[in-house]
Amino acid sequence: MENSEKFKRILVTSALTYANGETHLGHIAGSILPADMYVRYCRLSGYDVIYICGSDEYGTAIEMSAIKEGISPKEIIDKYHFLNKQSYEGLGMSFDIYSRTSTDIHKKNSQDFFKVLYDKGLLYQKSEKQLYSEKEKRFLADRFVIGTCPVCGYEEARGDECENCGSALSPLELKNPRSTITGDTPVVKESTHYYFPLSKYQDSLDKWIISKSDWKPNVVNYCKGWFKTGLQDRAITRDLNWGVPLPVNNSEGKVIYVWFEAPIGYISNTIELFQNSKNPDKWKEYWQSNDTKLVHFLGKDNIIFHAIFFPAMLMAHENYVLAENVPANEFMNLEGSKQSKSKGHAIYVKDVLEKFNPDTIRYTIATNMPENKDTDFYWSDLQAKNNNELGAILGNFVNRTFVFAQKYFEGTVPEANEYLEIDKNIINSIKSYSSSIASYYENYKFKDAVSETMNLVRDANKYFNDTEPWKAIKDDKARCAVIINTCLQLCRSFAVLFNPVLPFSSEKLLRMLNISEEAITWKSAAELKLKAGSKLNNPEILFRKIEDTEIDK
RNA sequence: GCCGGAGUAGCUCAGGUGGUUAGAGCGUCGGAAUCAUAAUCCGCAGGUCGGGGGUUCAAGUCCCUCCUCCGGUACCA
Repeated sequence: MENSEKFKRILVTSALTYANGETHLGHIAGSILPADMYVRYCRLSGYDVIYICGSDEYGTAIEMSAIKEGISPKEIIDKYHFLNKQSYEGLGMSFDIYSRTSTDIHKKNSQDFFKVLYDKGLLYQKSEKQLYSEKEKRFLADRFVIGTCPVCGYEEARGDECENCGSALSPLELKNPRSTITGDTPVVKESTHYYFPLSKYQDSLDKWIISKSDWKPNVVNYCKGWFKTGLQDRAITRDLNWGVPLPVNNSEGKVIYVWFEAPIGYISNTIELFQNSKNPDKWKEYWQSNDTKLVHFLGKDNIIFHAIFFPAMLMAHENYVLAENVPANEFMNLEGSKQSKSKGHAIYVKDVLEKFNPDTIRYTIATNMPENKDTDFYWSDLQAKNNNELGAILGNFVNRTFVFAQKYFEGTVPEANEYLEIDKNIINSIKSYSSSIASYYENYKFKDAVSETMNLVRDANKYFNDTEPWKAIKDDKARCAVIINTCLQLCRSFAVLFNPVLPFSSEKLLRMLNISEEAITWKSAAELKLKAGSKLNNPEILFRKIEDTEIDK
């Protein structure tokens, strides 16, 4: 489905990053890089697109991290918000805004959202028994209680499940329950919460998802599994200090459940994006028009929230557009096992940026993106892709072309006066490649998009070999001029077509070609825009070789 | 346990509704070329598609079963 036919504008989100740790390559592969590539492609294609992301900063887990580290939740989120923002910028992620859920705008916006459902009478209150620590004066979330498993007798069973026998548990079933934070014994106490009637929306959600024939099967099947079990109403408040306070009376010590409030953060951040612009209401065009194409990028662990829970919230509110697609990725593991912040088994963006070119990182992830199944990141893979593909195929083509232009044509674009069949063929293939690559981007096939782009460079190298400009320069300089002109035009096309995945190299290439970044569009990738006689800048190495010693961890 | 996903060349991965000799990239090996970051181009080799059973003229693809890995399982996000 082409964007331009049905939609006037595109609204892209990447899953908000939970601000209790450093962002790692798993996040990049799952929800950030595909969105950034998609957005960059859309901008080049002239679509009206904005890209929203940010930090998710409330909830039990952050409060617990704060307790464990002996600092305030605010200190935790400040540390990781800015660190992660910086990491993303270092990797060239082109958010229109990367904000956070601890802003006043978000507080008001999520309270307003809650209030709308509340005023409609959709929410109801229910009282339930929970474990409460009198020592800490707090209710304990299931996973912060351990005790003896009633099924197998394992003494370290968690409140939500027993790791020993796999039984799903409720904390009230545990024998000898104790808090994982202080070790004291909690007591049973009643607490009243607001519930969102998710069960009422099952039919609408079911119809909605079945109508999405172009969604990935993993996402659709996952939702169908939930429907089969039957959706249950969900508590959307928590007894917690760290969160957005309930906007209703008599609710001290209660906050909005983070998974109710976090996706509203996409809306809040959009409001923030436009608040100081000429048209502060512009966010409404994106969120409240049916001709907006809303696309959520995320990892598979988030499907439930973006394909079921958040859409149901939006349906209940009635004023918002629903997602047009939820292209969820699987996970990118690290050398065979899962990346995890808590276990420290992860490649943090900050660390890898200190050593390697951001485009090398983007390319390595993009060419092995977990679109259909979990994939693995290997350091040896990063080295191989940098040296054998980026350096050898792309970098080398650009370099050998520029060296000719420098050496034999005074650093200018030589004239192309008469094309042979072989020249016309490669020029035509730019056209067909740029349209096939576009189609891959339109359909969220990022691995295919990138490998197809590299195939054009392979063809370009073949063209260079077959036309043998090193011979032409000796006996037919005009012929050599045609070849080098064509190769430079190809370089310009690469700057456009690789922009979504290799933005830094694209920029470098444009600088070498002496053209400005604003001047490029996807359509122009297939046009011969370089004028004969125009001056080139000195060539730079696009990808330096990575030595074996650099990847021995 | 239950729901969902995955298991395909040495490595990393593609393979709508079952259909001719199962694909790509990288790696290996052989050749061509020598402009270029020794970088390119061409070619060969390499797979009983996790195990077993079944349906069918025909199964990587559909059904059953088993094994392994991953996500979720509703108060972690």
